[in-house]
Amino acid sequence: RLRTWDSRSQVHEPVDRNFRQAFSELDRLKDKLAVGDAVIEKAAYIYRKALEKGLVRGRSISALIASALYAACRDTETPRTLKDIGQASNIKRKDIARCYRLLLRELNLKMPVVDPVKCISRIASKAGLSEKTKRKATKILQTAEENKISAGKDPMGLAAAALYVACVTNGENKTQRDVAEAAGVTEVTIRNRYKGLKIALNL
Amino acid sequence: MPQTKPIVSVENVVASASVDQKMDLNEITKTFPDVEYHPDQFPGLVFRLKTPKTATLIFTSGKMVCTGSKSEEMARKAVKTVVQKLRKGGIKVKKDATVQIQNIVASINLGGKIHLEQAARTLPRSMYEPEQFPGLIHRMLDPKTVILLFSSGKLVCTGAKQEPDVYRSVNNLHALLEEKNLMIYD
DNA sequence: GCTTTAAAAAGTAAAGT
DNA sequence: ACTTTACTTTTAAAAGC
Repeated sequence: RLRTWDSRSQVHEPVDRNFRQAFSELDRLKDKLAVGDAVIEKAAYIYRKALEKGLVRGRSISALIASALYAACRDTETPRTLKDIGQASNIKRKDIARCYRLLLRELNLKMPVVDPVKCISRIASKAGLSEKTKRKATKILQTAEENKISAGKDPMGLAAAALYVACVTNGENKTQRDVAEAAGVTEVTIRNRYKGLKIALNL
Repeated sequence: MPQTKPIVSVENVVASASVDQKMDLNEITKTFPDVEYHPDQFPGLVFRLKTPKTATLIFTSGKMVCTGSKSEEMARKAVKTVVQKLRKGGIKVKKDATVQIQNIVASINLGGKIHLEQAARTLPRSMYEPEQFPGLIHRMLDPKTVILLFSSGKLVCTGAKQEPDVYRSVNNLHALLEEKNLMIYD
């Protein structure tokens, strides 16, 4: 898979040494975050662009790799949060967010706005929810989504609330705490999003 | 023509100043017991005024930074008041301070909701990351300011060096939002 | 890059009642 | 559950690490 980049490593330049470190780090993160090869290759591509622009000078290479991976997730609409990347890479969320903004500005990257619907599967599998509930939650988000209740809200909080509502309607016994934990948000957030969802859906 | 008239209110003004002489911060600390000065933590001394409610940082170089004012004039007045208090406290200050406005922060209400998602796609130099912050961050080139846009139709404009720039920024953005049909009026 | 100051916007979080 | 406090973002200057 990373053949394209590995072939360049045959030439022993400092840049290639840097690439090797980046690739091994990305491979390690790939397993921890369970993302596909396409995401890793995109992250490697973004990282290479950052190297070419000289964005690594005086900066943490690890933080740049982690943020390149976050950018790749965003670009491919792979639902991974800054928190996820932070835990997998042992780099503070704030540092990854700062590097990510740097990548957006310096490389002129345009990312799609996170779609809460794309977050449903990940939360559902972590919480062990049924396919039926996932489908219901998707419908809920599409209906409410998004006339406007989603603007400014954390996509994971919206998806978690939709899944919780779907559980209740489908009689799947899952607590707010279960869903909140799987989504990485608090129960309070689920309750708050639930209020808006209830109004938007006339529940 | 904008459909509504934005309500603008200046919330904070940051000004730099200088009395062009070295200052003994330890001496100020002795005569003004409620100032904060922790040189190991930060080189500036914090001198707070109750009226206007401001905080002025004083450095050994005689340079200062005044924050918290609600207007350009209030910031200049605050600096004068600080120098006046220092003199009354026995600290020798030969010249009056020269003041420069460095930043003006204002909150604005456009009077209609903003379609943030669409704005994120159509506004240049903007970033919208709801996972990190609920507002869309837009960098305006002229005037050079940064505006935070919220779906409620409220804004925060920062980076302006004079009040007219705040109004110009808001009017530019408001016209742009209407032009691109990103405003939702009741 | 960090440290300190102030302020608004709206969302999220944590702690205490 | 509710309230309070606090942190996220943006901006600018100051002196020094």
